Order: sequence, then structure tokens, then C-alpha cells
Amino acid sequence: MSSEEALKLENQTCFAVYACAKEITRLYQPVLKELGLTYTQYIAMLALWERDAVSVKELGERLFLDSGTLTPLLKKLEAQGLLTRGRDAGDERQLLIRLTADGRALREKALEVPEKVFCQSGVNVEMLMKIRSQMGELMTALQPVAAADKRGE
Amino acid sequence: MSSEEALKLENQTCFAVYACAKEITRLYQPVLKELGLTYTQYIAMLALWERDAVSVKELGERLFLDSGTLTPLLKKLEAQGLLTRGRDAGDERQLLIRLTADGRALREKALEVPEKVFCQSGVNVEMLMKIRSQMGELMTALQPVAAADKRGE
DNA sequence: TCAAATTAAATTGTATACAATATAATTTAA
DNA sequence: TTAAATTATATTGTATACAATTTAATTTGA
Repeated sequence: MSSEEALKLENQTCFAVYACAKEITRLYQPVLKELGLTYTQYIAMLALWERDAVSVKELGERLFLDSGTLTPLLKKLEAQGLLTRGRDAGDERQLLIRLTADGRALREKALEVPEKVFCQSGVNVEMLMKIRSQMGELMTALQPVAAADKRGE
Repeated sequence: MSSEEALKLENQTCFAVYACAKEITRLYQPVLKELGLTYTQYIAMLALWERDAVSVKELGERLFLDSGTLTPLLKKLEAQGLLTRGRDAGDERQLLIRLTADGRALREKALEVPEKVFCQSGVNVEMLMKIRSQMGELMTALQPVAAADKRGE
């Protein structure tokens, strides 16, 4: 592709992924509103439903988010009574995030979310699976770059 | 997939796309810094390099962004001297965005951006093309839903 | 024709994101 | 052993995003 062609909006893979991510988030919004969660809060809860009593650091690594994003987000979830934030007795630097009974209970409602969103989406399962696997490949290809960046190379 | 399986973070296509979009943006950042642009400012400039003297509404439709995002972003680009913002004489409701000479000149520097980012990415062309086409398909599938939402259905 | 409806931007308010910095706790190493 | 380095989280500042509302201009329709 010529550098002229490469500069066209239509040819930007980055823009295609960026636009899809926003569109998908928009799709989740009405469904998540019933749970009182935003999209980012939802993925944080998904992570916590799988593993509880984790530090902000560990949660951030799983969600690719840093403390600047997570600290206010977790405070909001704490204010909603879904989790508690308390320092680790063994290492006071770490903050342990623990779900409350309400936080665990919300999972029952959330079980319906994927199905609801899928039905609304007008997308077939094959496309979804293909996309997920390709995003996985892309992420695997990009992660070494991201890691090198973090090390300041 | 069971509803239990469907709730795992690892199985979320939405999260995969969301995480990739952020990672890609991060990849562009150091390259765009040389042009003095953020990622969103860059895609706005890409659109304007292709078609100039457009309204905020038209630009927003191409970028999937609304005036709440574009108004401050365009004011920043105006402050940098890359474009001018002026009401359309024929319809004073509309604001026409026009590139300045500096704005057009920046395109020369930007011609190198796609190549630079690609080289850093460690991704091959085939994967990129496949992803772009699939994101296009997904967007096409989702757009009717988005349009219906806008109409309040 | 002119009030009501529509349209385009701007504004307000809330919620991410993340770089850079600050703070406090822990670990390392001389 | 204790000062220096490292680590985990919080804070600050900037830049998106977008829903909801407001404002001003234009179009529509009785």
C-alpha cells in the first residue's frame, strides 16, 4: 500500500477496532443499566466474580487498567456496596478488593447479560468467535511491544 | 456456551476488542507525539485531509463522535493553528471546519505514521487486513442496532 | 406568515483512560 | 542495620466519550 493510501481513514485498522469497541460498549449500556453498572464496572465485576480478594495491581493487570482508572472506579463500586477495599495485613502497600454478599449476588442477574446483548446485536456466533480469536492473536503480537515500552526501550 | 461460561472475562469478545483498541492507541502515541497530536486528534485530521470544509455533524458521522467530544477537540486543533472554525454563511447553525496551510502541511509528516507504527507493532500485513475486514463486518452488523437505538426503538 | 417542530453546536455532568508525580510500605544492599 | 531502591496505591492534570440539556438558526405546516 502506498503511503498515500495508508493515510486514508478507511484503511486504518486502528480506527476500525476503535470504532467497534465504542459501538460494542454502546450495545451493552442499556442492558448494564439494569444492573446499575457501566461497561468498565461490568468487566471489573466479571474479573472479581472469577477471582476475589485480589490487589488493585492484579486486577489492573487482568483488565489492562492502571490505578488512576481503577481507584475511582473501585471507590464507586464500594459506595454501591458491591465490594470492600482494605489494606492487606501482610503487606500494607496492597489494597485487597473483596466482594460483599451483594456483590456476589449481582452475579445472578449478570448471568443474563451476555445472552441479552448477543440477541440485540444481530451478529452470529461464528463471527464473534472468529473476532475474539483474532483479537487474542493481535493482543499477543502487541504485548511484547507494550512490555518493552514499559521498560522504556 | 452455558451462561456460566459466557460470563468469564476470557470469553468476552467485547473485552478483547476493547483491550485491543486501547493497546493500539498506546502504540500510536509516541509516533503521534512528534506531530503534536493525540490519537483522536489524528483520526480527525485523517478525515479532514480527505475532505475539508465540512460541518461538525458530517465529521462526527465519519468518526462516530458527537459534538460533546468534537467541540473541545476542534478548539484545541484551532488553538494549534491547524484549522479554523467558522459558521456557514448559508446556514448559520453549521460550523465549517477548514484546514489552514499549517494543517495541510502537517499531512506530509503524517505520511510516515502508518509505516512507523506498523514496523513497531510486530504484526503482519495479512493479520491487519483480516482484522480490518472483520471489524468492518461487525460494524455493518451493529450499525442497524445503533440506528434503531437512536430512533428510540 | 408565524408559531411549532426540527436541526446543529455548545454546554453540563459523569465516567473513563493514562502519564506523571506523590506517598507510604517493603525490600535490597552496602 | 539502615539508607537507597523498589513497589503499590493514590492523586493530579489532560484528554476523551457520551447522555442530556440548552441555545440559536432554519424549516414546516396550519
